[in-house]
Amino acid sequence: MSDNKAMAKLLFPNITALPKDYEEKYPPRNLKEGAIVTRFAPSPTGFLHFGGLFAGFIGRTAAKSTDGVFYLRIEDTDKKREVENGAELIIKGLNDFGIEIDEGVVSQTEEKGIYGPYTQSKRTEIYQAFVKDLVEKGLAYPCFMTEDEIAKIRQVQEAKKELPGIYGEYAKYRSITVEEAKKLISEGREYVVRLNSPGKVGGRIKFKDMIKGEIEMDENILDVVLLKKDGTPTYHFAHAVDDHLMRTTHVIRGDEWISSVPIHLQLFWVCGFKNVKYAHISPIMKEEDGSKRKLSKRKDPEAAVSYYEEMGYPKGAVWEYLLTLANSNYEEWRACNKDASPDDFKFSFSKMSKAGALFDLVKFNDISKNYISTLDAEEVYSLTLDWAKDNNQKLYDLLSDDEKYATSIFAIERGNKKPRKDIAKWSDVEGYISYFYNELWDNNRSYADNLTKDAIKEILLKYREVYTVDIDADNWFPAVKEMAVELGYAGAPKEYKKNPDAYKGHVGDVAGVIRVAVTGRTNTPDLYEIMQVLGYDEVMRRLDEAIETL
RNA sequence: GGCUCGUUGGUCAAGCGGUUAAGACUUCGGCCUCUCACGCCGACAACGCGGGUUCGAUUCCCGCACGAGUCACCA
Repeated sequence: MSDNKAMAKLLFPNITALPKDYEEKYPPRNLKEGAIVTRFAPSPTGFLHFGGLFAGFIGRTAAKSTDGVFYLRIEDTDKKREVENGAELIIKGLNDFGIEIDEGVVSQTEEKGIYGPYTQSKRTEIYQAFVKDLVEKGLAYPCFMTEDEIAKIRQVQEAKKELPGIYGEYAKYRSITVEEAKKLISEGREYVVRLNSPGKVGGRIKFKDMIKGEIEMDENILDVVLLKKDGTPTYHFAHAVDDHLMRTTHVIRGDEWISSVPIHLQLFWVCGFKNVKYAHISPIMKEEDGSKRKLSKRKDPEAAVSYYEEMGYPKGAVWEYLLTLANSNYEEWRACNKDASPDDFKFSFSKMSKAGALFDLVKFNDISKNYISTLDAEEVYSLTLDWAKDNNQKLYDLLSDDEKYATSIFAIERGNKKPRKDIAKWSDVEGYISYFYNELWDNNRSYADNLTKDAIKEILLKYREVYTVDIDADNWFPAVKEMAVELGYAGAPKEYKKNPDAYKGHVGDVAGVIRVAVTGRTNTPDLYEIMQVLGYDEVMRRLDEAIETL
């Protein structure tokens, strides 16, 4: 038995499976040419971050547009940073925004798909089988260095301005013998398994990133850790094994990973895996004090996807925004294809921004308003109701109490060619519709100050006579106009402007008084429609109340 | 500090050797109009700096500056 084989046996006495067994168990996928197999592979360290949502969305979109596969893998190899129900939080975040997975982790206890397990903590034996194989080939070795030793080496390296890390002369245990290893293990010494890096100083590697283009860097010469002392793999090694075995074609991840691509490429090489394609996406930035920085979990409420859920941004609007961030030609496409599904848009990696884009809440609001304006009243009603159920009990009760009434409110000036764009998110709704509900309206009426109380009273009294149960849309405004003229107001603003001294005001002032009396506001959507929704009796009641409280 | 990537109006961005340097958001005018909103029209506003290459550089090359990322038994 060769030394390497003996070492492998010493380190992994219980691992019997061979890499080829796994190769057979997880065969190449049978997909059509060009199909993208990709994944979202978060570490369950807390809530889903907007950047994560973005990455997941890109993955889903890329897979969907090529009839590929999008799966969710949970990278829980670091138990120290893990949050109790981290996986659940991620799954919920994805679900809330309609990002569906084809396979992978679907709940704390369930997975779907035949390339699993999709949770790294359940794959320990697989990683060990591959490491064992590397040890047999002399490409990996146990390293017994303590943290103190490593820290010292680092200090020396820093003093000498050398590349920090374990390599070359610093790789003390690179050629450790089986006997030595056996002895140290029997003494209870802990060890990690490191790669015996075949990299050469001065070597360069090149690769083509789907987003960033050609990138060239130094080859990896570090004996990176493959297996930590507890036997779990490092990110680097797990990435290589998992993405190979799960037959991933494209790795989409944040661009903070670019600098470790040399390690990854080397790992794929020593393991004999076919390379995956990389798409490194730029982080979403936030402006602060005139400078850019990464959107931060701690400082920015909008970094957590739950923020959008709580504020009531519809997921369709979030998709629109994500897509405009992803491919800038999306907006143009959308303008030309108003009714098309976002999935019909041809997504491309190369059109993604190489630099980090600032998250722009103002722009997002605009996109959301546009999106909501395309919804019909029933949709607005049900989406608002869904949101209110968890976030605004009072509104929920009111809306669900009379669906027909609520829907008719949302129907005001909706569905025509130039729909209103008052609502950017469901939390705007209460303010928008408050005067339709006496429970929400404070009965406060503040009139424009260009008319006297008497003039206001005169208008209101007169209007009580003009407004009838059966007056229709075509006759209503002419009637108001006629009444205005009778009371000494100009029938049109232009007339008034030409000769302001001849009138008390114009029809707009008259309508304004009615508007305030009925709604408490100086600005509202179409008054006639509002009164139709409120109903004749309620309008009269409010007029009377307005007169009394003058 | 080493390595890597990036830098077009306030923001997001087209552009890929010759353009009046698109478009969207914001802001500000105007029109429409019973108010508001929508819509329409218009305005403001940009190629980080310095060298090359070229007949000609926003575009290609080299410096510099600035910004970002990374250099763990974290992902």
